Amino acid sequence: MPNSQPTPGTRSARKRQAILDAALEVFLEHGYVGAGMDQVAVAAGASKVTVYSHFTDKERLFVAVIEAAISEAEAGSRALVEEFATSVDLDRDLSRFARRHIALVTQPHLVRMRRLIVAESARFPDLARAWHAAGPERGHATLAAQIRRLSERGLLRAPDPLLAAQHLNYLILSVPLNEALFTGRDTAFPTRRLNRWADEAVRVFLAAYGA
Amino acid sequence: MPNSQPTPGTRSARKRQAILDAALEVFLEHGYVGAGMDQVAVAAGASKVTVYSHFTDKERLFVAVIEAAISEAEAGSRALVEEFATSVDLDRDLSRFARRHIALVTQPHLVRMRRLIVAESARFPDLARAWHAAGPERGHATLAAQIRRLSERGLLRAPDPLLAAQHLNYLILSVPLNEALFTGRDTAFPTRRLNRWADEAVRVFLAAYGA
Amino acid sequence: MPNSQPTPGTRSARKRQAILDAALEVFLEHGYVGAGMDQVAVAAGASKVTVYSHFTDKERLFVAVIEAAISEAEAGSRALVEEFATSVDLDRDLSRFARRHIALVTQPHLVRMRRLIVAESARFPDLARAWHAAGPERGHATLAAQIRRLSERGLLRAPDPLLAAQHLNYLILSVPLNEALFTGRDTAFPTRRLNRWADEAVRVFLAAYGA
Amino acid sequence: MPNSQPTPGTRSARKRQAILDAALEVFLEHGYVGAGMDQVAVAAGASKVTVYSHFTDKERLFVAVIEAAISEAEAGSRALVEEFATSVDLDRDLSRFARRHIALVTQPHLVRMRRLIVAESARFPDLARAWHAAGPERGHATLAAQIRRLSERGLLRAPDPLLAAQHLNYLILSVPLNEALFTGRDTAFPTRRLNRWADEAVRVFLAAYGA
DNA sequence: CATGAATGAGAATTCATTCAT
DNA sequence: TATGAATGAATTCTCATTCAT
Repeated sequence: MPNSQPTPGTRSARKRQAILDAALEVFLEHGYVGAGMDQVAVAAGASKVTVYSHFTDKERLFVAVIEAAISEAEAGSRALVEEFATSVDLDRDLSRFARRHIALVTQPHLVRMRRLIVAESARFPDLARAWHAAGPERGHATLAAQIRRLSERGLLRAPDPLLAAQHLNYLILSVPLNEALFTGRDTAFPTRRLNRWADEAVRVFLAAYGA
Repeated sequence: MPNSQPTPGTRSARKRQAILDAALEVFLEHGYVGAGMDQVAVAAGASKVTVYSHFTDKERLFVAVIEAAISEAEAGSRALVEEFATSVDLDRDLSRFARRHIALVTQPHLVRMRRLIVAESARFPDLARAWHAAGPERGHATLAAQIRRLSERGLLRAPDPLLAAQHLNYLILSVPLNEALFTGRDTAFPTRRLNRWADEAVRVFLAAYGA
Repeated sequence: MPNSQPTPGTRSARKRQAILDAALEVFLEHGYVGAGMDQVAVAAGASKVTVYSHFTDKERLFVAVIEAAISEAEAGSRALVEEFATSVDLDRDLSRFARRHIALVTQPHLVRMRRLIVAESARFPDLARAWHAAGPERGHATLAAQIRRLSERGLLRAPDPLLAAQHLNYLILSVPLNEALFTGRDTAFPTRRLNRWADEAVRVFLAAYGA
Repeated sequence: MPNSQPTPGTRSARKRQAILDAALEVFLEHGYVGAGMDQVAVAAGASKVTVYSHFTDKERLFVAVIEAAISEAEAGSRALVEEFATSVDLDRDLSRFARRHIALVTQPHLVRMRRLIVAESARFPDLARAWHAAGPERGHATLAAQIRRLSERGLLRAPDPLLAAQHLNYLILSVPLNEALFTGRDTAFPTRRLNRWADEAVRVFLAAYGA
């Protein structure tokens, strides 16, 4: 829970959160090995001792940071898809979804997180798996459920709803996401380009899976 | 085996290559910061002095390693696509391409390289961009050229061949690649699963872009 | 339970004593350098501030702890010997003394204290000397006084009563004490073994010093 | 470079020995926790890296140091006792032995080692036990064997030769050793006092165990 | 008096890089 | 060119001690 306002809990809880925020930023910027506990402490306006008394370890600090991110990923993966199962204008609703989805996921902040997770997936395989499960996999499952219902309503023809969901998801995201991942790009894409990608993805998807 | 500056057969050139190979392995295993020059030297059966006399710097060594990988990526991105421009049985030829493509790109070795590039894309943005340009982008361009020719021959309907190429590429690769990237998985996928992904990708692609 | 400066019943005095007890335990367990003021505070159920307000310093805390131990040593060295100056059955009384003495001194708690004193005798030479003076030396002196009186009564022949006292003391203690000191042993010796050592020591002593 | 002679082995072996010597000194002076790897390196005229490349760890360095001391202790415990089994003038030979023994064992250098072992016997119980086994226990065993032979020749009456050996040993050593241990004394005792202790010990021993 | 936190320093350990042999 | 070693700095983590609340 990222906080701005003055007193979101006990003093200790506030420090803890400040440290988590700072650590996230430092880890995103320098990676696990490159990040220094000193930098984290300074960025948090805390002392190293306080950092250690809250998180014991660099490793545990990292885990805590990523686990917070996983919670967010989970929340995010749930929210966006809840809507078009009962759609009447599927074309329009899918497009709306795709545009929102791509805008959300390509946010610089999330791209950097993705980079970090990939970068450390060898050192922290469990974390990477957990993130993947809470984010993409969970998103695919939710999306697949919608697709199945639409299939049952005769609006789509998707014998393998999970694969269809993955196709849709990656049709929407792959181009900008890969570019961003490898480019080190840290600014958002212009909305026009994002919308174009979203719309074309929906077009392809419906051509293949439309009833 | 790509060779750089010195002549291939020289003792020196062979050492140089041995160092590059060893360094690649060490960097893949531990990342840039985690890799030690000592490990590299030992793995290469060389002395640190030799390593330094060949590459001056850890940074320059890394650059050399990745540049070699870029050459390979370039070669790879060229090779596979040269074939179906003149296809008569497009369905079959596309499937064959897709199966070979997915098998190639999901090789553990290449997945690890991708992880490494992503991991260091903040530290070496130029390298990451270069790799992306030589690999994916170049592949997309080559593929787009084929698609344009097929469009001209009336076998496909792709007004934006580059986007079509990207769609095809990511339809084929995204699912296994993302899974491998985030899972830290280091074994190859079973061929059956790969073929299924390839075939379904081609199906979707043709549904959307077939004439 | 020996008390120092403040009056016995005060809340403050009780805290002070709790801190001393806790500190003793922690110092015995980890040595001077290895002991942390945090551990002491926690073990005493006090806050660090309280610890510091009572003892100013880690060093002064240690001194206070050891000085308490010195008092105990002093008390101990006095108590046991008061008895056989007027003995009629010297053999029996010496044996009784020896058995009690060895059982007392080889208590794990005292062995650990001895180890601690030895360990820190370089850092706190005065303390070590003081402990030695209050314990062994004082014990020897007391014992020597008894022996002199017994010599005067014709029951012993000890021209150098102090040396005789030392001989007796170390004949009794040396074997188990050295073993315990070097073995890190932290359990008591079985009574049977202790008694055997005691009796044999007395036998040797009387053979050499008996009238 | 604390080496006097020019080339006692390979360069590496010489450094290793220099580090061992320096470490022994530093550990004796400050104890395990109090000793710094920096000090060791400086005292050895080596760099920290070299120290670490030879011994990996502070712990392992300590073990190596003490194990060297154990070897010496072993050698020492063997040498001195080999002589009086075939004695004809037992009184004189025992005295000679006792005087040499006490002079050897009370050397400041060995006293400090004893202090160190005791001090760290909680942290390194195996080492302490090993030292005790190689030194005192081994010495007692050797001595006991001599005593048994003398008993068989009718020169002594010692039904329990091991206990007799321990009695003899500690009669000789206990007084100065305990004093030195607790006093932090670092100079040798005057020979006259040592001889007196030795002779009195032999007197007591023979009174109790003489035939 | 307790709690949480800060300071300032120190210790172990590792690393890139360079030099002598 | 390989080996062993040195330099100098960085990093993680811990500690004694003090301050604010």
